[in-house]
Amino acid sequence: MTLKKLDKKPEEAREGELSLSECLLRRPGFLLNKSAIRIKEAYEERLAPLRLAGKHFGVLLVLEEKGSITQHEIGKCVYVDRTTIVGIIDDLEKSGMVERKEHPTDRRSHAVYLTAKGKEALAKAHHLVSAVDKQFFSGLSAKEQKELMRILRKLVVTHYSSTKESERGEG
Amino acid sequence: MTLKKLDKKPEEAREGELSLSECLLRRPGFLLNKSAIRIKEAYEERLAPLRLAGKHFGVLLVLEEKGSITQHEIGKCVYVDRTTIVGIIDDLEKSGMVERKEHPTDRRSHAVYLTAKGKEALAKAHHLVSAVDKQFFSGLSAKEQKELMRILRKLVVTHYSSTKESERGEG
DNA sequence: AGTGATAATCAGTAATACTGATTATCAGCA
DNA sequence: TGCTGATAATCAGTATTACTGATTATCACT
Repeated sequence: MTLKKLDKKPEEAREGELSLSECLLRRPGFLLNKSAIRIKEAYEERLAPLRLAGKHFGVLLVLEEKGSITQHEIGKCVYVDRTTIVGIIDDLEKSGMVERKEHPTDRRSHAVYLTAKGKEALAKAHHLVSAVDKQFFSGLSAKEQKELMRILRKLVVTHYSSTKESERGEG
Repeated sequence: MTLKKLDKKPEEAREGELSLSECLLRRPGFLLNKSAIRIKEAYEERLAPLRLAGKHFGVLLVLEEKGSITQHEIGKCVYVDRTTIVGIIDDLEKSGMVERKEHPTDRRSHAVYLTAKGKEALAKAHHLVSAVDKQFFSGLSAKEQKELMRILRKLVVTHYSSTKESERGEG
């Protein structure tokens, strides 16, 4: 309907209303996509001083949790393609945060370890992402934040637990 | 948590537990990212027969809601870059679902219209995406689905309503 | 008329992750 | 013991996606 478009006056305030259209706010795909993009941007902005992107942080997290594991296992944890993991580990190794070592029982595999530098960066990163989370969810009540996390978790668990490897997306 | 696949021993059952690591399930960025990817995959799989990707559907939706608007306005609605909109409209025009016409009052702008074919496809698409939504959320209770949508919507509104144009992400 | 801003477009670029092939290794079996 | 199929890591090439910056036409204001 509206073809008046964008003039210049106080319309600009109303432009906000035009921007978020009702039809899209009802679409789960739109909401998930846009919130995922926004939080990712926030993470990467804050993690940039540590030379970490979101994908690197995720890998560091699972290494912290599980200790030394193979690249293949990392890929399964973060649901990232085998070939993509290579690049992520390359990045982290270049910046000295992880090391590839010999696997004790399988010479095909690499055992990936967190270095002292990696642990240090991870400690800082934990603080930074916590701050991002807090800010990102600041428009929600504590109860809403909890509910959102609970429901999203349930959603992800159901969609990723019974998955065949071949069906995986990116990371 | 069963990622059984690979080998055969009972170890492999435990490997499933390894897959969805607790540390990631606590991360809002991970949860949002993975659920966004999954639902996008589902949409695109279902919409493929109509020759529509998610980005096309979003544009058709706002055209349906707002009638003929300019490409610039479409971009603001779906939060997609001006140059990216060109390509999306190109696609839709090639497949005959929209038309670029002269703008009645501004010869710089294009007034983008849904064609009959576009409306037809959109009607089908509505059904398909509804089915996807239903399936995607089938692991949640009705109440949880509603809560999730409500909270996500609140989140997106707060993060996108006061946004300067320059800060936009993709689509 | 002149100046700055805007709408659409295009070319080039960068980031991302995938497919398929390759090498080295492992595990099972004859 | 040696063969065969599967697996881990890797690389090259490709596809997708969206961005930056420049360009052209047009508009709005003075």
